[in-house]
Amino acid sequence: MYKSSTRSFPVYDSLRQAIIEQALKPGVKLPEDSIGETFSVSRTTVRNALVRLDAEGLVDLQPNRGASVAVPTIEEAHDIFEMRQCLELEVMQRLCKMDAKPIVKALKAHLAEEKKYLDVDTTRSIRLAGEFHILLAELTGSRILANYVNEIVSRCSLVLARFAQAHSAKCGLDEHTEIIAAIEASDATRAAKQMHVHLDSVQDRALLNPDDREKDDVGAILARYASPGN
Amino acid sequence: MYKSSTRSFPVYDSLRQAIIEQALKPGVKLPEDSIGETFSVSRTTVRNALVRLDAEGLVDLQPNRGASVAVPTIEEAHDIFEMRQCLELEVMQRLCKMDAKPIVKALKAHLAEEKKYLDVDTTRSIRLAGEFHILLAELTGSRILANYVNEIVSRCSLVLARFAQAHSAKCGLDEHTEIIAAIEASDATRAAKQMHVHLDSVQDRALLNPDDREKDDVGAILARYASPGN
DNA sequence: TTTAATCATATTGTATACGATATTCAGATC
DNA sequence: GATCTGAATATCGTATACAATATGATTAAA
Repeated sequence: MYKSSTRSFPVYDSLRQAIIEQALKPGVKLPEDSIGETFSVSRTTVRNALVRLDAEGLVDLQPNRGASVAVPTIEEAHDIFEMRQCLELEVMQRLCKMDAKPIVKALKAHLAEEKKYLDVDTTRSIRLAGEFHILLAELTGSRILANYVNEIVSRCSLVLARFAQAHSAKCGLDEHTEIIAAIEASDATRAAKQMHVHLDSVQDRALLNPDDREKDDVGAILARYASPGN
Repeated sequence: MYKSSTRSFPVYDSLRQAIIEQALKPGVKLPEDSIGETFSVSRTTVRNALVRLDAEGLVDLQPNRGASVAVPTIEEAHDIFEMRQCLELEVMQRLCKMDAKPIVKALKAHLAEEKKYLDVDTTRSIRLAGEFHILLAELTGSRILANYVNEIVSRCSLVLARFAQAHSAKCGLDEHTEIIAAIEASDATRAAKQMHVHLDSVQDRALLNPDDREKDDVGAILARYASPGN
C-alpha cells in the first residue's frame, strides 16, 4: 500500500520499527526538524511519514503542537486487545477452511527462526514473535485482513510499552506451536481456543498492573489527591 | 483521529465524501494542482489530504504518477465484503451484550431520518443508509471498531461504484428495521443472521454482474482473446 | 504506414522560506 | 513565595520554487 520508492518511506519505516520495538516510548515528542536532520531530509518529507503514522494510530499528530508517539489510554488498550481477538479469530477460522499443508509448512519455517534467536537476540526474538501473527494473517490470502492485523499488532506493542512493566512482549513459543498443531488438524474450534488463550496471556501480562497504569498520567494521580477520602 | 483545524481537513473530507457518493469514480485522476485551485490551497496541503486517503485505501498514490481514486480488483472487492461481514458481526455480538434501550432509541431516531428522505433526496438517503452501519459500530463504544467499520463501509462504496450497475447502494430500510428488532430482543444469533442477510443482499447486487465486472479491466478482456479456445 | 527517438509540456518530489502558533523563562506584581 | 505577564525562542502550517520524472506530440528513419 505504501510505495517504497520515495524518501519518506525509510523515515516512516524506521519510526514505525522504533515504536514497535519500544525504543521510542509512548509520549515521546517527534519534532520534524530533528527527525529530518537524522535522515537528511526536509521537514516536508518527515511530515509525510508522520501523517501516515498518525493515520495508523501509532503517532498522535496535534495541530500546532506537533507529533508524539501515541499514548493509549486504558480504555483504548482494552479496545485494541478486544479488536485483536476478533481479527485473529477470523484469521484462525479462515485458515482452518483452507488446505493446511502449505500453511503449516510456512508456519513451521517461521517457528524455526523464532527458536533460533530465542535467548540469543532478544530484540529480534520479539520481532519474530510479532511477525508470526502477521504471517498467519497473510496466509489467509486477504490483504485487507493482513493489513488490519498488522496494524493492530503494532498498536498492541504500544499498549505493552505503556502498561506492561518489563519487556514482557514475548509471545510464548509453545503457544505458537499449539496454534500450528490446531491448524494442521484443521480444527477451527481448537485453533480459535488456542489463539484466545494465547492472546489472553499476552493481555494479562500487560494490563494487570494497576500501579503502573497511572504512571505519567498526571490527571489520574491528581484525582487521587483531590478525592475527599485522601 | 484527524484534527479538523487544519486547512487540509476540508480537502480530505470533501474528496472522501465525493468518492463515497460516487461523484468521483474509481480510476479518476486527482491532480494536486487542480484540487489545490478548487480549494484555494497549495499543493502541500492537498498532498496531505491525499496521503491520508491513500492510507485509508480510498485513493491510490503512485510515485511520480500522482493520485487517483482507487480501483478495487474483483479479489479486493470480495476481501472487502468478507471483512465487512466479520466486523459488522462483531458489532452485532457486542451490541447484544449491552443494555438495549439507549441503543435502540438512537437507532430508531436514525431510522426515522432514513424514512424521511427516502424517495425525496436520493443522495442523502444513500448517505444515511451508510451512516446507519457506522452508528451501529459507534454504539458499541469502541472507537477502534467504529473506525474500522467506517473505513470498510467507505471502501464498499468504492466497490459498488466499480462493479454495480445502477446506483444500487441503497440499503433496504426494512432490513435495517429487522436488525434493530433483533438488538431490541438482545438476540445475538438473530441479529447476526439479519446482518448477514442484509450484507449479502448488498454484495449480491454488486458482484453478480460478470459482464460489467471486466469493464475497463484491460487485462481481463485481453485474457479472453489470448486464450486458445477463442 | 509504422516505429523509434527526441523534445516540449505537465505533473510530481522535495527543499526552503516565511508567517502563525505554542512554549519557555525572566521579571514584575501581589 | 506564588502567580501572572510578556518577550524570546522553538516548532509547526502553508506557500512557493526548483529539480526530477512521466506523458504526449512531433519528427525522422525504416
